[in-house]
Amino acid sequence: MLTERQRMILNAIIDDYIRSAEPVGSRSISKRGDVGYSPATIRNEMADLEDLGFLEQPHTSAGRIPSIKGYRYYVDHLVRHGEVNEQDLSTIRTFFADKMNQTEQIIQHAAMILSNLTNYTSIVLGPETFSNSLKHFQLIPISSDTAVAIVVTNTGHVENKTVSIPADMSMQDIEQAVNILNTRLIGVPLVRLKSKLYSEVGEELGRYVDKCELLLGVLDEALTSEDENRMFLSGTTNMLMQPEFKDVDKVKTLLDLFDETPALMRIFSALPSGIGVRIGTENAHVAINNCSLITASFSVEGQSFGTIGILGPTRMDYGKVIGLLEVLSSDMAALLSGRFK
Amino acid sequence: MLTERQRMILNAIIDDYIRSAEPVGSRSISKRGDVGYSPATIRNEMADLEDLGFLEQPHTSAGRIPSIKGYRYYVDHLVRHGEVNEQDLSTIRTFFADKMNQTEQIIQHAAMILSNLTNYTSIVLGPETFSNSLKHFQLIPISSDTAVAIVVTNTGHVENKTVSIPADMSMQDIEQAVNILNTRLIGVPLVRLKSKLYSEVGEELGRYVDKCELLLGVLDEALTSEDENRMFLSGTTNMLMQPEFKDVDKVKTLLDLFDETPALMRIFSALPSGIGVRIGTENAHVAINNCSLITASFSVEGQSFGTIGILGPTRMDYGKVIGLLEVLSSDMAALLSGRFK
DNA sequence: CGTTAGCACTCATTGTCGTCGAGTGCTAAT
DNA sequence: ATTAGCACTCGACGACAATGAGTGCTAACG
Repeated sequence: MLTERQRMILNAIIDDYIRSAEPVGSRSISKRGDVGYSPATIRNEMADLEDLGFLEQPHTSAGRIPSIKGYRYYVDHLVRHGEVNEQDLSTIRTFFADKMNQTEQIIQHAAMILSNLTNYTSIVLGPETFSNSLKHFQLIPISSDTAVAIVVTNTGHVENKTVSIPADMSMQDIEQAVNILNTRLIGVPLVRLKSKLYSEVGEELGRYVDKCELLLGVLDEALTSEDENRMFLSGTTNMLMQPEFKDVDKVKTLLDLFDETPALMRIFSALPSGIGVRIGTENAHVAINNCSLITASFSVEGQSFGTIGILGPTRMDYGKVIGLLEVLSSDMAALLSGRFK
Repeated sequence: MLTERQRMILNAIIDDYIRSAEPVGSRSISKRGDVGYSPATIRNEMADLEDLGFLEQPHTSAGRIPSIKGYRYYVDHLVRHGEVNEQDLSTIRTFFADKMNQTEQIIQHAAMILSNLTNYTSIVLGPETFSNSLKHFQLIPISSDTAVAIVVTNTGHVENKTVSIPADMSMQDIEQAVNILNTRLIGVPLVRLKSKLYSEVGEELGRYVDKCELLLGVLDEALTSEDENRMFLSGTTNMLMQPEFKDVDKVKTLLDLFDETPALMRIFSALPSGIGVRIGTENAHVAINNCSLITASFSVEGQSFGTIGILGPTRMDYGKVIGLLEVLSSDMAALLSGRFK
């Protein structure tokens, strides 16, 4: 579809624009060592590329900037990805050399590393806990009418919730109920817990019906509130250093999005496995229509272990980011898959 | 020190400036119904007030704006505080009508209410847990070499941490150690836990010395990591709507501060009990030298239950904020003191 | 004597205008 | 096919005048 020369010029323009954030003129392309043509020739090609929709002109007599389509072509066919800076690599390696035993800690640190290395905003989504199973369930009385319910999964994740205890429920009742639940439910995947609780364990708890409801609610809560804690952001203020966010209003809509975990979760659902690149308006959410989102979902033997992503301006360094995500996601997969057995 | 008329004019100027965010001229003050003087008279008084240091002039031929000293006088002597909007009050009441049994949930919601009602940034610091005592300690094995340690306090707060178990430690050893710890340490204030662990329980755990170290570390961690979770921010992006934050750089330094819990904790330490107002450069941290911080620390019978604060531009609505904080802090104190028995 | 009308003065803001220069598109020469 | 040359476009920038909000000062007033 494009001639070799057009591809070369498109590549040069986008590279330049990524570095300078300013419209690229024919002269500056011509002056680069790697393109041996005069400005006039470049101009002709640039006009063609604009006709084809790969470039845009902010106004006559300005240089060209890449269009969404241009970025898309660049990402799909031109960018050299997979080359990671030696120094960045060693930063990542030393990070993974630290052994951490808190899953959340790992995720959080990974997010930090990413945002530091890229100067963009990183979003890391940890493993879905409904692939986990119940390891331990406990109810610890705090006062006469409240107790703390604690749910531990096989991956070491702990969820807790304070609940009120009905006045007509005795200590022995509770103890017995918890015992029953533990013996019957340990090892059950969280996702199947609810149905199992109703169908099989229900009748055994026959005479504790109200209790059953209570405990069910607790377990349910542990599952749902879980989503919130799976996601970590880092470098949210890095965006402010990008010239495209000089405008405070744009900043606000973006930062407001960052505070809305559910909206972010929605953006992160329906992503391809492996590396995925969403450029500008390809993104579902309006707040990031002038951003690009690059994600890497990693899974082992079909089981998803999470997603790491970088959000930056459309004018972001795709090559570098994709390379980093590839390295980091495979390392994360290795680390987490070991941990999740 | 100031004549009645000067006080009146100072008050009018600050009120105007708080509303408009623009330098206030003599004419606009004169036109207000409550000041019956001509612009010329006002001008004379304004010049005096400037000489006294209560007002500043951005440049000749501009109106006046309050100085730090002016705000200070306004807060100390002029502002009518304690008057809370009827509608705001009902919002707060309905909020406290909801019964929530998670302390963190209460704190978080209170922060949200505050930022919504004021359009500033709210910071809420929950009760210090070192006034709590140990309720339950447990070690749940997850795999052959890891376990989850769980600490529950008498207030229902749960802290958990995943730890590695030395290979040479048997299941029975662990169980026994946990048993000993539980029987000896329940009810002990967290702050005294460490010393007690060493002095009294240490020899009883004589033959499990290495274990002792491990468990100590866990409890220690639970105490220290605690600080991080006591603080909640809300409405961090509200600042962006203030005209004084049109500049992206200022926004960045402020938002970066918000991400640094320890720095915030330092700002929140050394605050007066009751209502405290820190105006502009009275604040220790440079990032908020053009902000005012109003805080309300609430305690019951000498025991501190936390602090709620509002951070806004120096040009903030002191009267409204102080009123809201008074209401909310007393409500919070009542709610939490009940909960903490 | 306190208050105020009047007036000259200051200075940020706004709009206009010409210059500058980076960049383009087109044409003709190579 | 490539490129030198050239006229053209248009945003950025600085100079400049007009505007107007606001001041300080002086003199008149009740």
